[in-house]
Amino acid sequence: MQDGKLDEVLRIARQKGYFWPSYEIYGGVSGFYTLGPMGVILSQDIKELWRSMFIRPFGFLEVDSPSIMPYRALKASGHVDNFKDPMAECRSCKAKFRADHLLKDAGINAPESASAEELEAMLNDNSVKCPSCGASSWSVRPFLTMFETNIGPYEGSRGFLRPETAQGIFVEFRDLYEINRKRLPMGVAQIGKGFRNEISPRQSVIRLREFHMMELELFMDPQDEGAPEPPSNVKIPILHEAARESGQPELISPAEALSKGILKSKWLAYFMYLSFRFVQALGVPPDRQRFYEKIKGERAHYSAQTFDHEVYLDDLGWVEVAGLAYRTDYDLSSHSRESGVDLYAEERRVLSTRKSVRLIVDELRKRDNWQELARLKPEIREDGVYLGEVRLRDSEYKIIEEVEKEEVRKFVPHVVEPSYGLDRLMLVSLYYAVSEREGRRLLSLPRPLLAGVVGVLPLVSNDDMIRKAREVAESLAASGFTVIFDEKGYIGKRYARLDEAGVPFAVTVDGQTVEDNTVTVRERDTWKQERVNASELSRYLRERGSPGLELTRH
RNA sequence: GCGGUCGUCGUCUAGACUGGUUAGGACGUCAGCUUCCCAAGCUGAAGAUCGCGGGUUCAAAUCCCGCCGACCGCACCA
Repeated sequence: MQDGKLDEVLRIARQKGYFWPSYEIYGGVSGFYTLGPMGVILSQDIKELWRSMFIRPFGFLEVDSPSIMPYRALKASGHVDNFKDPMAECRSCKAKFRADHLLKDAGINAPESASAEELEAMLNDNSVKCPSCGASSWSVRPFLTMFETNIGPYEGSRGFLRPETAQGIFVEFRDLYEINRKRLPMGVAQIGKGFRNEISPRQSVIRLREFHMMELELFMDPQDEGAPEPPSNVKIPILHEAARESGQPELISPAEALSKGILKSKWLAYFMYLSFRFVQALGVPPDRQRFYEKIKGERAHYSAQTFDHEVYLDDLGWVEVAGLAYRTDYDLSSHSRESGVDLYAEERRVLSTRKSVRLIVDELRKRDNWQELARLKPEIREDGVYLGEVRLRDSEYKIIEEVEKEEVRKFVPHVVEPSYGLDRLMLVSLYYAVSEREGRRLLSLPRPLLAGVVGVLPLVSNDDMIRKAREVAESLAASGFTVIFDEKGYIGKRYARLDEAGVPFAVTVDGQTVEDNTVTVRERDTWKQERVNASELSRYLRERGSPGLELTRH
């Protein structure tokens, strides 16, 4: 650990307009960051990449639900109870500890259901000592790490800022399932903000109180997941429960991890593979990633199995960028119980069918006695279909198979959830993009990122060249590019500025442009230049900017 | 909340121990000159109530007290 690179990354993030701490003119409030113009573009690009890998290839749905949730929904989801920690405060030195942890350390088992008052009494009656000053006088209060508010003018209606976007999906399951025409597996994604009133936000955008999340809830039939086959030819580092003792992750293919029972769901195995590629596409090398299994007690209340997708940063060690959780039927069942509305999926199974005959009257009519025949009931015999004793020609009837008896199996779908912290992804992406070339800083973000941003520069500041450069800039803007126009100063300096900001291409208008309408395109990472006709520019830039990787389903 | 470190132009900082001219520099920004391809050179300009409040003093960025905020560590992190 410790490298100082993070400081450099944060410096660039601020100077180049990616992100910085909010409210600084009022001294700052920790846990809040503002995305600047480049940050907005980068976050959009990461979201787009995520959609292209996690949503579109599967035909999944995306929703956008409110940030404010009513009390009951979060009570049902378990957040009201689980986001509340009993905090014991030492009356003498004001140090704060988890009350239940203090009791446990003192060899006393507090029941889960114990109230703040009861815990306080237990601490004081047993003279539990303060680990920091040795006193034994406590006050215990619950600390809720969700932001609370009132909905409307009356106090009776408590609301909370959502701690995760996932709940907005679960509560709408009925409509979503209907919209998806009752098909499973069904994936529903949401990109939006989450809020947690952290006791102590730390490390720039790593632990924020308001943050961006990208979550996918995959609903499936646990008896038949319907998941794509996880690959057997790609190995990913998994620090699973058994491997945690040694501290060494096992390099294993998702397919093998699934068959060995290390992973409890096929979708989970598949998403881990996707996640690995996704984070790699953001510029994080494979050997700087791992999946860390959370053991019981470390996991969220809703989870049967969780892997943190972690990225190694020299300055901070392993940083969680995503959580992949097998949430089982916890959420739907809970909301079902609390709301009284059944939230289930159904599977129809045909138990038996019967064959019936449909006469094709237009054909039958060609017979003279057709009216007579039509009055009779068709009968299916071994060698054909008969009306009375008349055997019908093939063209005169059709045999249809009808459902005679079917069974509807109702079940609560299980959920597998990959959930990403967008702010953290931006940070790790910038972290691995910062590099140096001939003593200058470059931000070499991997290609799909920032591909829509282009610098346009007149080589020297004369009116003709500036005019021509503006034309080029306008036409690029019209075809969807974000253009950074920079007309002043030494050309090398302007290139350097764009390099450090991470802008992948710089278009330069020079003397030759006025003659033959060609410009030079300079690439950020190689500094190589190519002369391109101005009319071909946007097509050229789009081709160069496309990932070149195959990012969809393998 | 506790402990440690810290708070000076947009950014990074010198000055503080040892109070005393217009609080200095670098980067960045702007203007001018120069400049047809890589942070070049020259000239100039704008930009700081030294986090806030109080006290000591003839005099406070500097010393004292209080407050606010940030960063790091502890605890917490579903």
